[in-house]
Parts: sequence; C-alpha cells; structure tokens
Amino acid sequence: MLEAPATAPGSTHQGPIDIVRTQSLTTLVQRELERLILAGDVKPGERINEQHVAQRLRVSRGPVREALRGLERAGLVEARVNRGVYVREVSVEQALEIYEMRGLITGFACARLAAASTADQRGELAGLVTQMERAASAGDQALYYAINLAFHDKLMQFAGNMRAKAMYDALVKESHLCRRRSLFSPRNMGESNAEHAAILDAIRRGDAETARKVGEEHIVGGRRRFLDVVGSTAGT
Amino acid sequence: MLEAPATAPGSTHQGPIDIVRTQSLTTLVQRELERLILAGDVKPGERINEQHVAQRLRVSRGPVREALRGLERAGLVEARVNRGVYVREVSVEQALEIYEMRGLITGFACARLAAASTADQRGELAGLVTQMERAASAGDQALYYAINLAFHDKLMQFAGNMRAKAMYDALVKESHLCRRRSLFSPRNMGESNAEHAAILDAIRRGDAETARKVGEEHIVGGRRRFLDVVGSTAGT
DNA sequence: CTGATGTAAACTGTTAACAGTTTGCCTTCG
DNA sequence: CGAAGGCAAACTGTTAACAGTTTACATCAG
Repeated sequence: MLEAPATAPGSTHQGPIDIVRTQSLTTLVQRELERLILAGDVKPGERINEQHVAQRLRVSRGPVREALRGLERAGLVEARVNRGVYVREVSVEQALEIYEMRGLITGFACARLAAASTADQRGELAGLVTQMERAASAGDQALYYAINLAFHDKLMQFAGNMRAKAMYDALVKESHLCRRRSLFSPRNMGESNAEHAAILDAIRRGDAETARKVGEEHIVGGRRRFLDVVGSTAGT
Repeated sequence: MLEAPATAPGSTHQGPIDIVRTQSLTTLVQRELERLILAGDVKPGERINEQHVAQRLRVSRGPVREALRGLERAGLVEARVNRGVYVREVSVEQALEIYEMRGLITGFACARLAAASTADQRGELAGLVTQMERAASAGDQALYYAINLAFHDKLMQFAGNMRAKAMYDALVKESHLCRRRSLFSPRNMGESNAEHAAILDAIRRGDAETARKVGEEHIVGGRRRFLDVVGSTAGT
C-alpha cells in the first residue's frame, strides 16, 4: 500500500486527486489518508512515506506534510523527528479509556434525549432498532455494524450538543487504531440490540437517569465484548 | 500584533525561534501561535498572515502552514480557501456546549476519585482548596484563577484517564476563544471554592454519586456565572 | 458625488530544489 | 565467520520561487 505510482504509463486515468480544485489539495490528501488509515489499508505502527504518498496522489510533498500535521493533532498518526510519520498504535489500556469516554458521552446523549426529544426523532431511532433486529436475525454482521453506526450517530446528533458529537466521532475514529477489535457475533448482536431497545424505552418514558445509565452501560457492554476478544487472543 | 519584523536592524536579538533545533520548526511555530491565541494577543475573528508570522519568527512559510493545519484540527483557527486562516470565534451557544462537556468530564473524574484515590492525592487537593481560600480572602483574582486551574488539572490527572484529561484540556483551550468570559468576583471566588470543598468532601467519603453530581454542578455554576456576564453585557 | 470597472499589489496554494539526518549495505579487519 | 566502520542511497526538514486568486485602490462614467 502507498507504494508505486499505481497508474500504468499511457493510462488516461489521472489519479484520485485531479478534481476541480474547489478545495485545497491538503484537504483532499488529508481525507484520503484518513480514509486509508481508518479502512486499515495502512496499519497501526506502519510508517507513512511522504514521497510515496505525494507521487501516488500526484501532488508535491507540501500538501502531504500539511495533511499529516492535521492527522497528528487528530491523534491518528505520530511524528518522530527526522524519522517520519507513523500510524498511531492504540494500546489496550488506551482503548479501555476510550470506551469509558464513549460511554460517558453516550449516557449524556441518552439522558438529554429522554428530557427533550421529538416524536420524529424517537421514530427514526425505533426504525433503526427494527432494522438491526432484522440484520441480527439474518446474521448479517456487516449490515448490523452499519446500522449500529447510524443509530449511535443519530443519537448523538439528536442530543443537540455538537461538541459532544464531535468528541464522540473522534473517539470512534481513534478506537479503530487498536488492532484488537470486537466484532458482532450473532449472540452479541442480539445482546447489543436489546440494549438499544432499553435505551429507546427509557427515552420514550422520559426517564433521563435510567436512559443515562443504560446508555453508558451499553458502551460498557461493548467494552466487555472487546475485552473478551483481547483475552481470548494472546500474542501481539 | 504579528506585524513587523520586530527586531530593529543591528539588533543582536535573533528572535524567539533560533534555539538549537532538537524539535522541528513546525512544532515551535505551533506552540508560539497557540500561546499568542490563548493569551489573547491575536483575537478571535482576526486573520493570521502567513508571511508576517514567518518573518517575525525568522522562518519560511512552510512550517507556518503546517503549524496552522495542526491548530485548525485543534479547533483554534479556521481556514477559508484562498482567503487565509482566522482565529476561531466561539459563539455563546458553543461556549454553553463546552461548559456542558466540561461538567460531564469533571463529574466523571470526581466520581472516579471518590471510588479510588490515595491519601496523598486527597491531601494535595485539600492543600489547593486551602490556598484558594486564602486567595479568595485576599481578593486576589489572578492567584485564585491560577490555583483553580491547578486544582482542576490535578483532579483530571488523578482520575487516571488520560483521554479524559486530554479532552478536558482541549475544551478549556477552546473556551478561551469566546470573547465573553466570566471572571472571579470576590463573591464568585467564595462560591466557587465552597463547591471545591464539597467535591473534596464527597471524594473523602467515597460517595461517587454525590461527587459526580457536585463536580458536574460546579462547572454548571461556572456556566451560570458566565451567563450572568453575557446577559449583563449587551452588544458584540 | 456615487457607483461601476479595471488594474496592481498582496496573499494564499503549490511546486521544486537544497541541506542535513538516518538507514541500510558493503567492505574490511579481527 | 562475525563485528565494526564507512560509504551511499533514501528520506525528512526547510527554503525559495512560481501560479492563481483575492482585495484594495484609483480611475472614469453617470
């Protein structure tokens, strides 16, 4: 990954970054690098070669360096002086801290929704829970994962604190940098979605304190499922 | 600010950024710009001129641009395409969101300390409360402000979640970008420190739930004092 | 006197070249 | 045969120059 110039000589394909420049190249490079990192195409601990990136995206090193500085502040990469930029590795301890913070913020959002939410919002969340139920029954992990993401996204969005949502999103991104990741086994999907239903129920009843509690515990549940994976998989 | 080359011709003074380069220029520029912004030397809404910064710090535009990209991701500046980088303006609404998040995280830290803290840690916090009491009695706002900062810093540090502390620090920095700021009037200092004492008391008793509540309410108190200032000061 | 238009200066976005450090490989000596 | 030292390639850090856009000012028409 991120090695050769990719396009063969004679190819008319101009590379991914030759769009009309309504945005700066730095922004486009940053987005592309973030995508590669979060998709796991470049793995934690791996080094990012400025020249290779520049050649691959048909850009000079300037915008690449700027993009990398942004990603550094976002916590996605680490820069070692005179030694290059590396994709950050998130340890298990750090991952647990991240789970705690995600739980805290999710609990906040749930409490907020219990105190103030529209029927439309509750309906949309209910619809997603139903969809997850179907995905879980079908055993479709990828689908469940996607809808689960949307559910939590809406939850944060409806809570009406943009700063909370931004922090939550940053935490989710960061958690992708931990090699050990928990997946949704069929049993986990059912368990996870039951918690979603409990959150929604508390929100509907306007019970802020319970909503906060089950929201927080839902993420703690994710943390437990994560620990199961870590525990059962020894080695690096 | 950030205008002329500063040093007069013939001056032997080499400018702030001619230290032995054990760190990258970008890092030093970033630190200096962050300092200028947080100290209020460059104000929210003001434009940052790359060339002027570069000249003033005796550096080329490259490192300056990289530093600005980092500050952008940190939320301290905003970049408008082909139009330059501006110090971010935090609206009153955004400031209130930030207060909410600071309260949430502070409450978390207090609960955590109530559940698990050493005698040394509690002693250190108690010492700071005592110092603040003296500062409040003397009516020394600057001193109270400084110790208050240290108290909250220790609180987050002792809570043992580095991610929480990092998020809290980022929020505090961001809140500096709101023009309307609450100061510590003599009455406010006493009120604020009484809340500190209540926090410490709950921590000592090991009452996590109360600690969380008073910790959160302490920041909400800050938010209320902030709203008083906003309300009593009309206009831009 | 006011508003539109055109021109020049200023500034941002980008690229390419230069300097110094790191790293890997090869040679050479024990 | 193994290890230490040196040389060369590769890569990062930095700078300077170029290109295109924005902005401010001056000029001119109404």
